[in-house]
Amino acid sequence: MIDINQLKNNEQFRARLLERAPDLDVTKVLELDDNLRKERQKNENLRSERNVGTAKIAELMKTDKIRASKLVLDMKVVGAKIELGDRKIAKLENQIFDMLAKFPNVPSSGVVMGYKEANKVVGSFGKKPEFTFKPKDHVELCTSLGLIDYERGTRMSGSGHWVYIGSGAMLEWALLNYFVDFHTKNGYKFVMPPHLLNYESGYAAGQFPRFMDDVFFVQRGQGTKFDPKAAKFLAPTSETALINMHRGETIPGDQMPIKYFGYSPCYRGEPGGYGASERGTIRGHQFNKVEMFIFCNPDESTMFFDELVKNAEELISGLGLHFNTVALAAGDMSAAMSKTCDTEVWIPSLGYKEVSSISNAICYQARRANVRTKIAQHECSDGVCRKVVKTDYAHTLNASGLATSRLIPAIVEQFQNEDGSVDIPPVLHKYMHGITKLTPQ
RNA sequence: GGAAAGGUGGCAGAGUGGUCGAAUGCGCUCGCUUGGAAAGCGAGUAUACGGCAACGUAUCGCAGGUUCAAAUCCUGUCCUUUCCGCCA
Repeated sequence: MIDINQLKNNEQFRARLLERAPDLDVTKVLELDDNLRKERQKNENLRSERNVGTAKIAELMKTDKIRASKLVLDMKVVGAKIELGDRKIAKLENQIFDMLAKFPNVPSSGVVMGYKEANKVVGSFGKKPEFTFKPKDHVELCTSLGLIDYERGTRMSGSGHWVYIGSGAMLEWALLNYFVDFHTKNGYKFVMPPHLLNYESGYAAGQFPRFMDDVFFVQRGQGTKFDPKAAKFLAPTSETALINMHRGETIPGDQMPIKYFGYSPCYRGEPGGYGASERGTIRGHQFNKVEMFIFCNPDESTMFFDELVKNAEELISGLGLHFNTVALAAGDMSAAMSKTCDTEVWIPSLGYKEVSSISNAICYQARRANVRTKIAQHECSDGVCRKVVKTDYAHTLNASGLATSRLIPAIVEQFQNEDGSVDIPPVLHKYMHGITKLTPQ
């Protein structure tokens, strides 16, 4: 949710927003907002009148019952007016909210306009492997190495599901352990959130109501009428849970930043068929992901964005994989984000595929989730300094760190040998119980 | 899952229709006192929105209702605690 005051008073803000989304009816929202302010003022005055009258009645009750009962009649009329005004206000608020909820975040400075084709590679790491033989694709490799059983996954749960088995499960677990160690060393706090989240959490994360069809709702038992506000849904990413760690809270500024990393399986509807480019584990209904999430003071989010990008890059570099970092154009970022970089790992049979998405939501998510920060400042005038505490919305950032389901394809394809074996990245050895090389079974 | 009790400011805790944005205590801030500290004394101390300000409005878990007037009465709901049941 953007700040309507910014929209109203900050021309640059408005221009930049309209550049990202030219069709927004800004005039209409501001007009509604103007009406709202007027109606509110009107009603506040009426309330004030009633408060005065009510106090008067209390006093008159003791001395002059007749005048008191006359006043009661007057106040009834005022009360009716207030009720009418309240209805008008509620209607305006809803209209404004509905419109504003669809407004995307304002792109940070430096973010280029345009769509996917305007994305720009800003970093390239490692070397693209060159094969002296015909490389196999990840589905073939994972099958021949006995890492993943696609068919049995489909049998159990339908398309978009797979089973990690044996050294495949171990490799998956090793990656997660590697991430956990990395983030812990960097001072991030480990969070294992519930997988089932309530409606309010989905709303605060900015996923509802828009993406309600993309998540899996669950309810207990059968025959109960489905009610999305009462049902729970499976987290599509632990980000959804992490933003809600501090929903509705005001965090003292000196406790910022709060750096979390969460692990959860991610459950997603992913409607539509899977093309050849998304075979295997590239896109599924359930995958594992570790997510970094930062709450910080407004002036720090730019700095932490860079930190998150660096962390994601180090994680992938650590595995020895070749990948690019790409700055997304405004049209390719999700609506809630002000700035996004993707890291795209090289999967020889497919090209570059996103494994991490790093975003700065600035105050957009925090407004929705109502997360604030209290910042103490020293304000000096005439040589006298005073401590002034200001409350402002926090900034939030998130970054995958990382999703495993595209890393395994990248690992098996980039590190494959002619004989069909695959070398395991050295950083994972300590989690692999002595396995350093995967060989066909 | 069943039963009971309860949700009030940073914390504890009073308040059962008007004098309540809310006693009192603790904590915190500033000042006095002191060589310094403690104690003592005095003043202050919730948040949001609107307004240059004076000030106004709203908020006692949440949502409705009754009333001229609700922390207080009524209904629903969520959460917490305790007891019982069931259980990985």
